[in-house]
Amino acid sequence: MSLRHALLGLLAEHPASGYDLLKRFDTSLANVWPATQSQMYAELSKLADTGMISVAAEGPRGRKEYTLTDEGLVELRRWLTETKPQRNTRSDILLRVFFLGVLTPEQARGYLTELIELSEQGEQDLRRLDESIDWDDDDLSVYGRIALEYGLRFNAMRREWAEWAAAQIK
Amino acid sequence: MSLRHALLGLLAEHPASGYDLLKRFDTSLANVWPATQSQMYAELSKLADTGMISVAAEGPRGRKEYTLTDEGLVELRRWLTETKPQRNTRSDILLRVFFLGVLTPEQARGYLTELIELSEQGEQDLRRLDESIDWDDDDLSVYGRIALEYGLRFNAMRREWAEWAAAQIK
DNA sequence: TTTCGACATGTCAGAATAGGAATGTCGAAG
DNA sequence: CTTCGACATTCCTATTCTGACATGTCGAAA
Repeated sequence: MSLRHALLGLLAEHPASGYDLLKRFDTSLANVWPATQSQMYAELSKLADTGMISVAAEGPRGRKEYTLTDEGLVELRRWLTETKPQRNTRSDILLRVFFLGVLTPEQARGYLTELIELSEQGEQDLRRLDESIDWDDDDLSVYGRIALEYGLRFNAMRREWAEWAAAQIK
Repeated sequence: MSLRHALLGLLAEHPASGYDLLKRFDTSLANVWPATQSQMYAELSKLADTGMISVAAEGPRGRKEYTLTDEGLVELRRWLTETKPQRNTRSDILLRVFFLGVLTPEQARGYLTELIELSEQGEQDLRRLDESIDWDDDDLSVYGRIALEYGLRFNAMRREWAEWAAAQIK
């Protein structure tokens, strides 16, 4: 399970509450690992139970601020380095492409056009995100920028591919 | 749920048994929508219950050959055209990138190097797959080729990105 | 004729995901 | 001082996914 490690990773930067983490997931991490509120709070409880994180302070509205424990940091590093064979990514978008043959050529082209628009939208969103973040020059943010660059290249590649694909349909 | 529709899509080409479909998933579809045997048989039962598919013939070892019903084809077309907002793809590979800051620069570069190798491997596998398939020129296979091209471009893009990213780490 | 690999399906427990409802508190603006 | 939006967590149900385990049959080769 990667949600577990995503939470450890975010807490490695600085302590935060479930609510804080939720917002982080909604913005940057949403693109690589979407998660819901119910899942997060449940996972935080489990991580606290197993000693990976601990409640550092309690705030105003029952707010619990979690910190990464030494044990949690060890586990995070283990996950990062002992990268087991990574699972195939699931893509319903691409899955549909396999079956476009049951549609008319016009409909199929229509779908690919949607993908082009989706990619353009994605590129724009990422550019906006880029501008909205103040990339203070701490070490951690280097990787945030690298991840963002991935997103930009990915969307560009997908757009070009979809344009090419639309042209293939006779 | 997309597994449901993936099965409908495969059956749209020609009737098949669960066992047959399983093999299809292990090869081409594994890259976009991995699924296990237990999931498949369960899903086939459900699809049969709801009338999307039906048992056309029974074979040797309790083999049940399923066919797509008219109702199933309608549902498949609906799924393809009324493409609801597509969910974000999950990528544990990219997720790790966000947290490489907790490692040493050497370790981080090591991870990116793994990604480069993974991408090269992916490109090779796809090229081999390409050669192994006899692309008979029916209409359906056009989209198989288009999907394969996506995979090739995706891996190439990821490799180039990882090379660039490794160079960013000071 | 035995034996073994490929064929073929079914079931089950446990984890992960999705999406929502319920509940309550604090602080600032009016 | 009231009200309302943001803060903050917990609980719930249903579905999906994972990884095993269980069971059995057919056909070909030794």
